[in-house]
Amino acid sequence: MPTSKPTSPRSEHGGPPRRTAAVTLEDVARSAGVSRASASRVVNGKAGVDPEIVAAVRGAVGRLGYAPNQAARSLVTRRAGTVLVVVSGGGDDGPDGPWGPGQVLADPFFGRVIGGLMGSLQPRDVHPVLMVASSEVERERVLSYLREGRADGVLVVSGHAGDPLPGLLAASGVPTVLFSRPETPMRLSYVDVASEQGAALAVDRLVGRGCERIGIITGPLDVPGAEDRLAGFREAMARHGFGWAPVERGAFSLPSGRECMARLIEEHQVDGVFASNDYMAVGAVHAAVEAGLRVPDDVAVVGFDDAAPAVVCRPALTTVRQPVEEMAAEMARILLDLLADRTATPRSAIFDPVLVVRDSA
Amino acid sequence: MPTSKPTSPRSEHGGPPRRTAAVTLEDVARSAGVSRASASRVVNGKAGVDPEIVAAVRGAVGRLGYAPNQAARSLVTRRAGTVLVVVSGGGDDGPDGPWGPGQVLADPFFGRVIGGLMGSLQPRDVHPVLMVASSEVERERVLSYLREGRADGVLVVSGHAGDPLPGLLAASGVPTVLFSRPETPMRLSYVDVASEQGAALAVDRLVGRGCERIGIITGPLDVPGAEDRLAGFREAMARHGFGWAPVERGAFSLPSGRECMARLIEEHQVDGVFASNDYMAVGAVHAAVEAGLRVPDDVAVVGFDDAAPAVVCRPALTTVRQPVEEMAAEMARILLDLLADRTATPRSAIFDPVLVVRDSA
DNA sequence: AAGCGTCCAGAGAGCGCTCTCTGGATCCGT
DNA sequence: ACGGATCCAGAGAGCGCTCTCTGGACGCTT
Repeated sequence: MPTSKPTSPRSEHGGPPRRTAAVTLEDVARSAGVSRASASRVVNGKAGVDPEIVAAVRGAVGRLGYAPNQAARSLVTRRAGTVLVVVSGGGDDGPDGPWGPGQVLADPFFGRVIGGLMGSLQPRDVHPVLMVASSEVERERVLSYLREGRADGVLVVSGHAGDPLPGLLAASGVPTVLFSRPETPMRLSYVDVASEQGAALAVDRLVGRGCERIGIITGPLDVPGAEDRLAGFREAMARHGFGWAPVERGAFSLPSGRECMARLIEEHQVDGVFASNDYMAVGAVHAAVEAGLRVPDDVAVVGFDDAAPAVVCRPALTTVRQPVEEMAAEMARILLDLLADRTATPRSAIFDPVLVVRDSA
Repeated sequence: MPTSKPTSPRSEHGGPPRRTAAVTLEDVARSAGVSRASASRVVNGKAGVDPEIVAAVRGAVGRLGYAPNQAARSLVTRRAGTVLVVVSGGGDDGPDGPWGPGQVLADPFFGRVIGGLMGSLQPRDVHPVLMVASSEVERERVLSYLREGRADGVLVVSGHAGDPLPGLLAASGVPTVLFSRPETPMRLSYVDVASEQGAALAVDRLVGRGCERIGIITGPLDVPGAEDRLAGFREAMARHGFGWAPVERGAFSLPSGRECMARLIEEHQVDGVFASNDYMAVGAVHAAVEAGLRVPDDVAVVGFDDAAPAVVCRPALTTVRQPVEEMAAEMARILLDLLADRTATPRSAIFDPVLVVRDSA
């Protein structure tokens, strides 16, 4: 009897703290009259175990209410069974800056991503741990977390020009998937929407309904997506015979959309506008109304994202929708594959955007 | 030499998998020329260690790039260093049902809660693991997760009438904090907003600007918050000398708000309305506009929540704001306290709502 | 019938860490 | 100067699990 253990291992210590009489695999094995190894095999659903033993162990598990201790399991399998979901702001622009975590989190977009991730993760019993990384210390926290083996991989959700995180992750060799293509090419998987194609959808709609003076309100051009939308817009315009179009640069916010639109109306008498996201599109609608213009009759507006404001806005926004949930789901699937086969090469997926026609165009 | 170890413990196995030559505490101790116990003491910042040893260990840690293995640590400390954040829908009404996780997650409210939680959690190095629990299996997953020791406590975010989760958690004895009071009183901590008081704020505003025919659009009355808002509304109305007021029951959605408002206008010629959330308030504004009424001149509308639509809506919504971020932050703090002292009794915090005056009332 | 391969249950060695316990050194009081 | 209290570093015992390895039982081939 080497590992001798008191006969009544879970007796009262008299101590007030915890020790809620945790049931261990040892207990299960004893109760089932088999070895710990066999009990482990059954619990983990390994093949090649005598049906009688399986039944005995299953019975003991149920009877005792056994739940395997994840820490002990992780210690030997070297798997945490969790992945990090990092909401990554850019530099240290503070929690409420334009790209700070406060903003990103409050955006319904974030929730849709989470929802999509959960769809793929939860059934596989892998769970997302949330972390925000806008500052240097926070990024360091992410890296530590990973080094401590507390998560098996990373999903980077937001991301903003100049974000050093993707580079750090690529360097560290941790399985990583990004939402949206990294600015500088790197050996990392990602999912993205075909932004150019989305912009083309918007232009086609605008041209299709007879607009002849079409402008664009872009986002900050250091954001890869914004740049792609502008490029797609220009290309589509050229295809329709418009060699030039007025461009106003906004900041992805409602007020900036309004200001840009005011200029577009005054200086270029636009009758159609593509805004690179819905917040700016709503701002554009407001500006049009303030200028005494009817939407969509005098000026049509197409947004991008199909965010919550699109539906709330009056007139409801015609917009380009990115299939965020599906993209997130795929993102998680890619990571899961990467985790299953560490030698796999990065894989990416580009999704087609869809034009959602409502009232503004 | 009992636990003899090969001189070169991390030699190649020839196997292609992992084993990235993880640095262990043992390595640190050896490199610093001290015992593993001392190294541990330094790493964990325990007092009473020779400064010379501290320096030696710190040096070794830096030199080797040591990061403690969380699984091993958890195994003995019985702490996961994570908490579960459960987005709990009600019954099995499907992912896209009115209270399904899809809806809850896409609501910016969710992101604000997460943001608030992170604010308290992240600095203490406790990390939130997200889980959705609308169905029986999902609730079981939550309980398993806890039993497996993968999280130290739970924060329940959404919650809906008849949700069995709070009861299950209370029964299991896991440290738990709810966002919003449980329907049936139970030994659980929670944070909530003073809903009655919020409703009173709305009524006061409406009465203050001269409304004389005031109605309310409530949410589903099995949601505690909705009921409280109705009660607060009635009380405040009575205080202002209105013995009766028309009540329409919505579903917390934009269309339902619109329908309720249409009835309120047609049947009661209201000139002021309090909607129990902003989505319904926006719907109400739409209905008013459709009925040819001006907001706020012909009919004033006050919402509740100060959600994103409130700002986007035209006219911008006057609404009652719950300090979601602070509530969430406090929620996390309460849980942290509970974790630190398991014998502590449940503690709750009620927050004062604030009237945010914009254009609709 | 002997020899060999196959299958499967049990034994036991850790995974990396924390923490109690031991014992040597130092410091105090008398 | 000596006994006792105090302090602190090291030794070692696990925490609960997985997984390799061992060896017995069985079935097949020759």
